Amino acid sequence: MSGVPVTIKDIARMLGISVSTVSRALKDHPDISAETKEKVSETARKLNYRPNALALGLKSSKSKTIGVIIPEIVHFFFSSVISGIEDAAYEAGYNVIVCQTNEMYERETMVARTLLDHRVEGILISVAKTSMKFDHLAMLQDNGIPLVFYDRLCTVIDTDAVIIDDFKGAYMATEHLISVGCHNIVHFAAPENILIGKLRREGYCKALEDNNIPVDPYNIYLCDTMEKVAEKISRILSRKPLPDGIFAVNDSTAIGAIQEIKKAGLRVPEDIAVVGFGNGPHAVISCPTLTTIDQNGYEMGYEATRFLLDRIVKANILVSARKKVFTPSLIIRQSTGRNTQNTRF
Amino acid sequence: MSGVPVTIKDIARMLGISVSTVSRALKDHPDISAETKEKVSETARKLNYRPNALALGLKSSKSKTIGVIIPEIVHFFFSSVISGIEDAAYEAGYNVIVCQTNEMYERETMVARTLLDHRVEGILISVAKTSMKFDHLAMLQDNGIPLVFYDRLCTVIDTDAVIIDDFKGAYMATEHLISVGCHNIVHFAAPENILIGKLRREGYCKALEDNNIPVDPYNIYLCDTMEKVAEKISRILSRKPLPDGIFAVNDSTAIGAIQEIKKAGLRVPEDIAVVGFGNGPHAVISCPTLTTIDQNGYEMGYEATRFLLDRIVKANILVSARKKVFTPSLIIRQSTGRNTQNTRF
DNA sequence: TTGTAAGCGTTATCAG
DNA sequence: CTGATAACGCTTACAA
Repeated sequence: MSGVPVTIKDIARMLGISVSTVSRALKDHPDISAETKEKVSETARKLNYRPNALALGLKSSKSKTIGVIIPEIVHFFFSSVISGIEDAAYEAGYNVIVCQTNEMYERETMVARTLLDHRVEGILISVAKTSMKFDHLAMLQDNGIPLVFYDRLCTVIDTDAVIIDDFKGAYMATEHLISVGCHNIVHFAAPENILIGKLRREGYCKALEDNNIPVDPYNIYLCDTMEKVAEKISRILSRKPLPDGIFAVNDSTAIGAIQEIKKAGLRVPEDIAVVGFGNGPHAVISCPTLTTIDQNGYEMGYEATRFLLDRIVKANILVSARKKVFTPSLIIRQSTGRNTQNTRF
Repeated sequence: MSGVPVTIKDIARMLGISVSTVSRALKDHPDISAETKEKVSETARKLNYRPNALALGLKSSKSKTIGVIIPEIVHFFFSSVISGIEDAAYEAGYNVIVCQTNEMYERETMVARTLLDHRVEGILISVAKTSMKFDHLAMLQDNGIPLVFYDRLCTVIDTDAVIIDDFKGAYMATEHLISVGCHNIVHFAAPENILIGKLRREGYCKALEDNNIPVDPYNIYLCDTMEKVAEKISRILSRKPLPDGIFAVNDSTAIGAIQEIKKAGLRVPEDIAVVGFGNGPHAVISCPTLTTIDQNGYEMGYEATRFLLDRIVKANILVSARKKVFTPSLIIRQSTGRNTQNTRF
């Protein structure tokens, strides 16, 4: 029962006609008689014929496939981006190959090569935190493969990008903390090479300045994973005076901080208010629930794919790099709630 | 600067030699002189030559690609499965095409066809909740594409599967509830067609029976999403007597239940103890933290891929369908903790 | 209306 | 040691 895929040749042989006739019949070419078409499509259906995408791709130099380079699928934000990408791609008849880098530069160069090998027609990428060189991306462009950044871009490659306004999001988050009475606000920052790290820090600083709060460099910690939180939190919580607010570069570190603060016998938000970035599902599970910045993963994936498809059909001849910048929104929850006596929830 | 990928032909032309010589030189064929090899590999490197995977696949009928059919990437369990799959695949030099079904039968048949079109050498699949017919999977087998199930299998297709012992996990979860004093235990069940629904329900029932607690069919609710929890919880919480335990088929519904229980002014675990299934990251964020069954997503993905690769190299001639059954483990946390006065965390 | 043949990029077979 | 040539599955001029 386990055979080998049926080809156009099999159909031709079976019907005693030529492969070109079969090929044309299958794509409803006007030259072919209705009768032949009928016979062909019937046997095709009966044999469960499916066109060989490899052959098609080779012939047309169009693989009808786009590649996605993504740091880590396990994060809600990134997996929702993928959903947006898939939907947009399928709508346009494209397939998607997803490759994870696990935040490793090494792996990123590897998957870039793999995607080139597979002659994907375009690539969506969010760069790994450890990537400082970008020759591998230039190489893709040299090969005529259009590139679009989503969420994390690098400035040395000039192409389309779909991002949110990280600066503004950070500004809003920080200003919100100030508005609920915080003066001594710690920032958990991400590395600067991925730009979001830089922009979110800048947004944080600007909000402080605009409110006449001096920026204290000691209030900025490179702290973008749970592990780093665990590593640094005790130092932070033993500071005098105690910080009264934390703006974290992502939800996980914000929630990690909340848990540690509670463990230390302090209260959120009464002692320390906390804001995250991302608005993943954790935000509503955490206790207190997390005030955070919504990041529109699905929409970003969808729009980035639209950009890419546009470049693909236009053969990448667009000169100007377009940017689509989503406006972040602040989702206020208990972790900054003024009157929130229900930390116990 | 934006060109078209370099082919073996370009190298040949550039060097004034034949394509076959180039081909052989590139794969270090013994017949080729060291000098020629040197020249070829140098220009290849200089031009950034990368073999066309489509041509290779067409020629060899080996796409070096495996397909993954997955219900929804956004769930932690499934995205960790993907990580395991990717690692195992890359180790073996295979690429991965991931397709989501969003739990829709329609989409499942679609992506099955797409993967066949792309001549993937094998497919890993966890069936959608709504799939009741499986002709599309039989069709893949008819085309000689080996199949391996992970987590959710269907019984009408006989092939390898990597699962956890759902029955046992459910049994352990239920027995644990009994051991902390629950007698009136509600079960949130998944639909039965995906087998895990059936097995987890059976494990639940068996644990009750073994402990001389009669199974009350009214204690079993078809409730496997947050939405369904919201829909049914008030009916459950207004029952007299109040259930004193809930065993939910997954973590999300368990946590949804916890939140609703707290909202209703009841305490977890004092009034109602709760156990989930999955041990995703939510489990430690929830308040109280969630007692649950660990599901080994990464390992399942890895092992399933090993099975699949094995079938691929053995040309799928293995007769017997192998099963790898992971033993679940119970992770006890606050949601069933006896002495947990800290529900407020 | 249908068939023949070339070609997409690569490898393998066969000659030289 | 190297070069033609055919073949993988399919499309598409060009012939018939």
